[in-house]
Formats: sequence, structure tokens, C-alpha cells
Amino acid sequence: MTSTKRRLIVIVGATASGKSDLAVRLARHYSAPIISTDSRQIFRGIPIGTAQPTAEQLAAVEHHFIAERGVDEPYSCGEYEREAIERLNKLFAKCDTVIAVGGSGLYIQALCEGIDDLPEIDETLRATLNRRLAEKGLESLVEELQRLDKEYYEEVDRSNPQRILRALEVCISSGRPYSEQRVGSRKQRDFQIVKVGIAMEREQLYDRINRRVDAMFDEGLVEEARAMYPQRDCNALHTVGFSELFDHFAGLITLEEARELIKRNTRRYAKRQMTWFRRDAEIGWFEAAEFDKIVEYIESQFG
RNA sequence: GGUCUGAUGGGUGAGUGGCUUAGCCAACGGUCUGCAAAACCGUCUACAGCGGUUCGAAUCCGCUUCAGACCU
Repeated sequence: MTSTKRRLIVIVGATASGKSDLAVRLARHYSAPIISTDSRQIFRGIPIGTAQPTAEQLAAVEHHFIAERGVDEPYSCGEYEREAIERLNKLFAKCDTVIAVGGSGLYIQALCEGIDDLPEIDETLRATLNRRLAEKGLESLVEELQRLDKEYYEEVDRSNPQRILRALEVCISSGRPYSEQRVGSRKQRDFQIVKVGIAMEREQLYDRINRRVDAMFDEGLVEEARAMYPQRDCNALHTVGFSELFDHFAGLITLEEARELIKRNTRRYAKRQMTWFRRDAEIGWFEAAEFDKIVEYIESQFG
């Protein structure tokens, strides 16, 4: 197969920066399908809170990885990488260009560069470790990590439970140090990649975020969240827009407080996204409205 | 015109002479290989102005400015 004809256009940017609209325009321009690189839009039942593409957008352009999973199904960027590459292969069989859009930096990295093949973790192991974390505290896990993987112990953020937990579960389930298996090599993909970032002034971005949250409330976010409340412990629902409303349902905060917290947490999320994307030197940055310049840039990069 | 009260960092709000960078919020910067819209880390040393008292003042005194309340 000719790898030179396969092109993946990756659209990145902060939440609410206008990625979806740009992606749809590009998809039409190139007659290309869209695959999502969003860790939350992949779930069913939460279209409002995760700002999934509208019905019109979904009807106009073929979308993938939107509302494909139940919130109770565990998912990860590793699984995403495998599925996305497989899906891309099918798509490239019938078209040259595919658009990828989404705000999950790690998923984008998994898609473009791949991540190490690490062992599957036994279902109950994480639960066990989580229980230990809750009962004995982080220190206990950190100490064990020091024994099992001195090298990683030295370099991890030892106050981050998630990192400690992950390292430990890999060490335990594989019987080998995590650091040994975490080589971080970049996988060679058989398609070309161009990354386009949407740049937007902070003030304007925050304004769009604030207004979008209000719009979500108008569209029925509260009802959507209420329907998901019974499944609130699912990781898929540890998401801005849902966590806050769950707190409201639990009587911890008022509805208005929840609304303001959702705005604030979305702003913070956007900030983290920008921190992530800023260090990716492969991204070409443009204003969302500069469609012609973007197309020109894409063409120049693909050569 | 007079009396009184108050003036703390972007916001809130303690702190009535000598370890307070109070705390909180917002904001900002960052980390990142399987929970990533997650989790975690870091930054933001102010006390209206001027002078005085004191070994030492956000804290005491005086004046000035500003704000509010009240009295003629």
C-alpha cells in the first residue's frame, strides 16, 4: 500500500475553541470522515455535557468514536490506540484523508506516536490497589513501589496516587519493573500527519466557555446528568459538568454553584489542554476563521 | 462646619508592637505512556499617603486623602 497517500489531519485546541466546526468544514472540503480524539465523547448518554457534535454535524459527516461506548465500560488510551489504528486502516482503504479532532492530548499522542505495549491489568488488581490506597494511604503504595521499581520511584511524582497506582499495577501484574517496560519509543505510522491547532486569546476563550456552559444548561445538561446519577462512580462520569451536578444532586452545593464551578473547571481544563499542546512543536497554530490559510498550510505540509 | 467609623495583595478576609509568606477564592505557570474533561505540583510576600513614637509597627500617635454613618 502507498503510505504517501494516506493523510491524517489532526485538529487540536482548547475546549470550546471551535474544533468541531473547523473539523466539519475540513471534512467537507476533503470529503473526509472524522475520527474523534476525545476521551469523553466516546461515551453514550452524555452528548450535551461532552459537547458532542450536533445531530446536523453527525448527519453531514461520517464520525467515528462518538457515543460508541457505555459509561460503565472501562476505556483507556491504550485501547483507543488499537481501535483507532484499526479503524483508520479501514477508512484509508476508501479515502486518502481523515480528520482527527478532539481535546485529549494523551489520546492524540497515542494515535500519532503510539504508546508502549504494556500488559493487560487484571480487573481486580486495580480495585485491590485502590482499596489499599483508601485504607492504608499513599505512603504504603509508594513504599512498595520503591521496592519493586527503584528507578521509577526516583522519578515519579510521589504525591500523585494515579501515577503510583499505575506503576504498581504494571509491576505486580507483569512481575517486572514498570520503568523497564516504559521505553517511550515513537511508533512509525503508515500515514502522514499534520497537526493544526486553534489559537484563541484567553479572554475570548473564557468567554466562549462561560457561554457554552450556559447553553448546555439550556439544552438540558441537568436532566442528562440526573439520568447518569446512578452511575456516578464510573470513571467516564468523572468529568467536568457531571461531577459538579452530582454534588448538587447530593445536596452539597446549589444549582447555581454547580453552574459556576462547571465554568471554572472548564476554564482550568482548557488551561491544562493548552499547557499540553504548547509543548508539541509539530502543531501549526491558526485562528479558527483562517480556513484558507489552514488548508494552504495543510497542503504545504503534506507536500 | 463638626463628630464617629473604616481604609489590608485581583477578590474575600483574619491578624490590637517583635516567627504570620494567615486562610480561602480567582488568576497564572507547569508535570504527563492506559482513570487524562483525570490526577498531581508550583507561583502570586499586601497592609491608603506622609511624618512621628519605639531596639522593632499592618498593629500606637499626628496630619493628609478617600469612603461611609451621624450631628448642627
